[in-house]
Amino acid sequence: PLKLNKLNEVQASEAEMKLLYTTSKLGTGKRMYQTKSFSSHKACRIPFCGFYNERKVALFNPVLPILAEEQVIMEAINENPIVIICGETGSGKTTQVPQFLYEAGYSSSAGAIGITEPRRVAAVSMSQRVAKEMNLSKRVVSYQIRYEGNVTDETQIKFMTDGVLLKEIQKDFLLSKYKVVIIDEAHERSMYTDILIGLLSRIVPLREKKGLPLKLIIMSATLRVEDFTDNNKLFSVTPPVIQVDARQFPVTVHFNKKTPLDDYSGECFRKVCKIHRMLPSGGILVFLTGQAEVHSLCRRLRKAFPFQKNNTAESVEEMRKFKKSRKQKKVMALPKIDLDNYSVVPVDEGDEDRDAETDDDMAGSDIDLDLGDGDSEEDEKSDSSLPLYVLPLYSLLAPEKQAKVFRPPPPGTRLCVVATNVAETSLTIPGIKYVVDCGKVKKRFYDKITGVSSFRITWISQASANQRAGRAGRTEPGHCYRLYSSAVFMDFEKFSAPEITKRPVEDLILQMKALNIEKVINFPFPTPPPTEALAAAEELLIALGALKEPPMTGRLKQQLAAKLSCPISPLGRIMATFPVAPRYAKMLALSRQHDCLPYTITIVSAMTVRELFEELDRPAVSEEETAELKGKKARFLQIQRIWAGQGSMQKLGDLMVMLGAVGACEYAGCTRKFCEENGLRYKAMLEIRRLRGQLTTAVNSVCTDAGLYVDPKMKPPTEAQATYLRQIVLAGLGDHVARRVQAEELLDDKWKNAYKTALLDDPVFIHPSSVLFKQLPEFVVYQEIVETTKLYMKGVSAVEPEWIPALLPPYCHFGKPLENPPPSYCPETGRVRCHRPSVFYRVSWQLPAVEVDYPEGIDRYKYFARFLLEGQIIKKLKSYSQYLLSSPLIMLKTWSKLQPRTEALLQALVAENCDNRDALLAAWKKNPKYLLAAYRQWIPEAMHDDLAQKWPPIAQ
DNA sequence: GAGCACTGC
Repeated sequence: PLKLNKLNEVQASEAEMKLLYTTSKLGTGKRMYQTKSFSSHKACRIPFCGFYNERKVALFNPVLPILAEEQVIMEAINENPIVIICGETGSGKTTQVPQFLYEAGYSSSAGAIGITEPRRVAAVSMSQRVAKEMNLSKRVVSYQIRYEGNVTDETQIKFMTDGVLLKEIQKDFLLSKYKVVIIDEAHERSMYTDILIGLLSRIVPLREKKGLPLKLIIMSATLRVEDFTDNNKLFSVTPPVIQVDARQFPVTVHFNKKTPLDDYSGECFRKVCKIHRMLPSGGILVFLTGQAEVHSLCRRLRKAFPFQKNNTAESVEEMRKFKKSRKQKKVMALPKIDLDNYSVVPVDEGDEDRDAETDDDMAGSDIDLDLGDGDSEEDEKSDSSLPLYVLPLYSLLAPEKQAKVFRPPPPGTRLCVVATNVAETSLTIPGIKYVVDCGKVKKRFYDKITGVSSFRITWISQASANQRAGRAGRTEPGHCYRLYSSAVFMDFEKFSAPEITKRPVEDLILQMKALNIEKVINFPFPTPPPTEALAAAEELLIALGALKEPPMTGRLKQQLAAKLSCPISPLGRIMATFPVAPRYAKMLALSRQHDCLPYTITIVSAMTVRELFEELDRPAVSEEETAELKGKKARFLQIQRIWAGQGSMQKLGDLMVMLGAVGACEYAGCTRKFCEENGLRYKAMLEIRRLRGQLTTAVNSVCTDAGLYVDPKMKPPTEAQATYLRQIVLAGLGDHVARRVQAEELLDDKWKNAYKTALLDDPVFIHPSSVLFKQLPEFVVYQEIVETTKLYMKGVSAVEPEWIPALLPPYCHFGKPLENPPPSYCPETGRVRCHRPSVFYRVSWQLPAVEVDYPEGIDRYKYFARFLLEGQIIKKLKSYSQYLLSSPLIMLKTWSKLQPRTEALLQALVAENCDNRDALLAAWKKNPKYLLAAYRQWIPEAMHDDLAQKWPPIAQ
């Protein structure tokens, strides 16, 4: 394998290698390793072989430019605690850098190399690939993802998802198991990688202090690393940046001259038709924004180029040549392309928008493939002589259908994949030579204050456009057709905003508080979330009881500051151990009662996994399919009505349907067949099964005596349990309560059947897919609100108004305690109880009076004194109650101050903050004579000696 | 009376 057939190039490379060792100061004083390495799409080139004869597999794959950089990279790592490596997809950094480190002795079984990936598949497949390349066992090169892993005590290289490492930091803040941590794909700026980088910026110096240095390597596919390098709060010493070239084939980018105003789907169709009719073989990948668009374009393309199984295996090439000669006249409006002479310039294209990124190497060696962007009257008439093998691709598509895009298309056909953004990063399709990019993406937006989400189609970023274009150059030089002008492209954002700035952060804040990071605002985020988002998160966590509420004293400014730096509560610590959203973690924490845990675990799992039910509203490929889909839809709706249960169970609403669906599916063994027959997404059900397992383990380790297990034959809940479940759900979704607009409040027709929420001025509605759509209960809680044509609540359950003040005191403003029913003493809690009316926060809905602890204040002491005198609180005092010199009831009279004994008792209680039993017992522990003098005034003198002997009146 | 891109613990 060491034979070199292109020696001259290797020598040139050696010369280049010298450059690699010189570091140069760049403008801002940043240290940057300037590297210029091979432009590298040609096969059979072996870079600087002498070095690499140990890495056999790498040798057979001789075009990885990163191999030439080993020395630079290792030198930088040796000299710096933190290094940033930039290299685009195809540079081989993910597979090679761990190997460099391993061979340089950076790992042992006592200190491993950890690599984080943003996706599970990547963690698993990279571990397998590196194990194979290094000829090492899986016991040494392993992976760990949410539900599974093959890590052993021999593991030295560990690939994992970013969330896994974050959880590990919770258990071992210094990450003492690792000698090196590599954060891969940092350019994607996923929420967890951002947090990891922030945490590691502190862990690295801490490890240094301990004399056990940890190396941090941040790997990014783009050069956008200023958020890491220009951020003094993050890294006090700017880490060096090493740039590595990629082994990508050149992709010629063609911009449209005009940007279609809205019909980008139609423009996609026309572009694909032209490519297919006129350009040499090679797969086409189209980027669109959603399932519906994907399906309708697939349908149009299949109609235009019907694909029949009985087509002969004649090459598409032959077919096209034939068609060309026949159709020459018709396509005159289009650029002329002579396939034998690769030199014809398109007739109607100016220079301005052409060949924006032509690679020097390829100039002249490739045909000019600009197609122009005018509306040609290309008919949609069926053309079966040019079979096009059209496949849809999106994330929610069944995996077996997704898998089709990875197999070679039937002989004599051209592959055309119509995809959403999955194809940009998550999935790589082989054999793509042409990319058609509509320039748009569908994104979820959250309202920072109300949490309402909506989906909007926006322009992509320049980085994203380049990533899409790169998909055409994986196996040979390719072409990317952008359906927008270069001027529009120049107006794109350079990069899309990091996820952490766009999403609610309550889960993240809880995780950070569990790491005892109280002042979240001071955390070295690479890019901080907006302050509103931090405040909203803190507020929610306080209401859930996960954080200790700040004292409501001091100045407003201090209060606000305190609100943003609350410490975690014991409940919060438990919640943080459950790997689900805080609202759901609260539900789990409450469910110990009435054997509800298995049900809550199931409901929480189902709410966490997205899209349980098969989507049937998509456009069909044919008329028959339309009918078929309609039939299926009706049947599945029926089944869901059955899952919704009987009687009062139905009030659990959509969550009951989820519970029923999971229960039925597991009972049937969770087979693909069952899912298909009942409108369930198989992949979703598998994920729920695994999540139930994980949550069951998590709950068991918190309550060691629960003895929970995942029961595949779980019985439906009883009606009573279903009622408890509604209360549990309410307790977690306190900020997601909605009340039906009353008939008398109906001012406007737009409020018909509408609900009002605390935070929104506009009406919200139960989503038509909800089983409670027609029931319209007075009070509901919802999982989320999505704005489409209206504001729709999804995942709806009915709740009873009297539960709200009882379960959600933080969301209620309470009025004065009622005289009737009168306040009472609660022997269980040792506290004074009373009934209080209340209103719901911000909207002031009247809520039924409920029994709660008597509010703090002098009246609570008065009631406590009364119950004490009556002998309700301390059993040993009961015997004196009949000899009392005044009635205990006078404690509560307005004129009670006129009696010295009432004042004495009250002052004694207040002095020691004794307005509940526990405080009283504690006071006696501190001072056994406490309260004796005050109490003595209430009984005849004859009994005073007896009393003194028995004091304190508690069991010894 | 409906239409949601993508992903991690």
